Amino acid sequence: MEVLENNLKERFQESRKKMEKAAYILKTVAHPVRLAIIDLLSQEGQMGVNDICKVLECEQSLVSHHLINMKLRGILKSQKDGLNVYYELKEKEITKLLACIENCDCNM
Amino acid sequence: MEVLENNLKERFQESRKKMEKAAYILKTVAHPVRLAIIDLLSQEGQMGVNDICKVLECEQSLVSHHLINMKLRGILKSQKDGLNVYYELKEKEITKLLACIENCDCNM
DNA sequence: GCACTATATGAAAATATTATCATATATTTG
DNA sequence: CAAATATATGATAATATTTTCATATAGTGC
Repeated sequence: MEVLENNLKERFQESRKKMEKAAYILKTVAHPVRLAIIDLLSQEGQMGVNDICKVLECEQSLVSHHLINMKLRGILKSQKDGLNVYYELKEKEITKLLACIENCDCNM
Repeated sequence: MEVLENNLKERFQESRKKMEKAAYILKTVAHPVRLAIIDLLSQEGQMGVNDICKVLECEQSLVSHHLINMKLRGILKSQKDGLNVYYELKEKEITKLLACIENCDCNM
């Protein structure tokens, strides 16, 4: 019991950093608007800020904040063309999270 | 352009609920302590509250709050035995999220 | 250079989440 | 039944996230 526990404790210490990073990534994604953006970009490939705003019926400033936030955290990248800024997924793995969650039916 | 956009808008309206639910599940999971609990339970199968506290070096009350929260949201289930309450994963799919994230290397 | 458009920024307000503490409840043991 | 142990609960405090608003910046066309 004691031994087992110490074993577990050790293992937990090792994975602590990993958990923190994972939580950070998950948090970056865990928001309806940000998920919608990810979904949108995974389908459309690339979109300008204004178009995203229109589709999501969401204020420009708010969308901008979310986009920049996700870019900062390495999930999106952007490309400027004249007045427009086009965003796209940088980390395509992230769409798997969505697929993952579709298979999960928590009772909510 | 207009047509495409209306199309997208419609599709977005349909997926809105889905995104909200997904965000809700992700939020439930997106916390270092809760991830650690999930990881722990996925390895150990079942654990009492106190043992979880010891391994995670975390206050009983805090762990309890997290456990109850996750149970409420359908990710865990529990079983009482005398003084002890044993928690285990209810939604095993959720561990796939962890695997999913391991493959994702956002620049953070 | 001026008006116009698209996007970004920053501060403040609104809201949500997390942690802490004190205490309640329930079970077991003597 | 009293003491001890395990867990839950609820209020509050601490902290973090999200939204809003006003405004800045930067590029385009005249």
